[in-house]
Amino acid sequence: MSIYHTEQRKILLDFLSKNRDRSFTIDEITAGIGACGETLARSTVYRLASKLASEGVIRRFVKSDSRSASYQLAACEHCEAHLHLKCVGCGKLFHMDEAVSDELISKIRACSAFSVDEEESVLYGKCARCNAK
Amino acid sequence: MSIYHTEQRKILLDFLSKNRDRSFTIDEITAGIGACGETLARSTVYRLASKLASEGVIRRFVKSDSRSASYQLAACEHCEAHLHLKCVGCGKLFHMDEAVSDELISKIRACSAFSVDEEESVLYGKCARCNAK
DNA sequence: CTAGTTGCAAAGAGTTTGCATGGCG
DNA sequence: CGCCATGCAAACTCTTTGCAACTAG
Repeated sequence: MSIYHTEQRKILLDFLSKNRDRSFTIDEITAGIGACGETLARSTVYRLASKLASEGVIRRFVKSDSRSASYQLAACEHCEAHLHLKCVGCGKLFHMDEAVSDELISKIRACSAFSVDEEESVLYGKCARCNAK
Repeated sequence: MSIYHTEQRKILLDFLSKNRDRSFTIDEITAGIGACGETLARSTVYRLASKLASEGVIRRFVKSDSRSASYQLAACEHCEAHLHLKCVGCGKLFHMDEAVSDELISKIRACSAFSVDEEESVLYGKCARCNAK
């Protein structure tokens, strides 16, 4: 299963790169790309998104109150090694400091005998900017 | 929007009470109730589940790799005041100690200027028993 | 040339809703 | 009795898939 560098893949990655701190549903991606003058079939977006997600290039989110998934560029190299904070106000994803993240996870392991999967877990809440409003 | 104590509501709550440490999809609930000799229409289960969830009686989960939601009795009184740990092995939900939970959240607020919503956030990972396997 | 990708339309899974009927308070 | 709940089937939304044409390597 090698990686094909098609025009469509490039268009999708370009789009996500322009807003790397936000996540988009499939519809938002399709519409956003359309607004830029390009066109991708919805099914292509679905297929590219799941492929890119399994390659680790992008990340998949499902809000607990929504039915549709949303996708976002996996912004940094060590994302599998720290927890993430997602703001329900502005939608931005924040990367927790790796040392702090490790400390929290050790604490949980010690207190609750539970080993947290950093890659699977996302904490929801509000960022400083959205809290100020 | 008052609460009607119907037979169906009772059947559903009875079923979830029998396995209060696990979560069930709508299909699992329907099948499980069927196996007990009772019958609930699928649409009734959907309607009851969202109603009970908005009442705070049960809790709704969506695994990031699944399309269907699952539901579980909100087991304790102070669930909105501490974080939860969900084991991806056995599916059980663990309640973090309230003091520890508060400590973690304070730490995150201090380090990242981010206020975590305890009700929205669930950490995924493995419990002690599943880790031992 | 071959294996993987695209677009379209159709199929599938999960969920919601309209409506007539029935039950709770 | 009035309001809400139930069951059924149909509608809806999100996602996946089959297929023929096409493209990257």
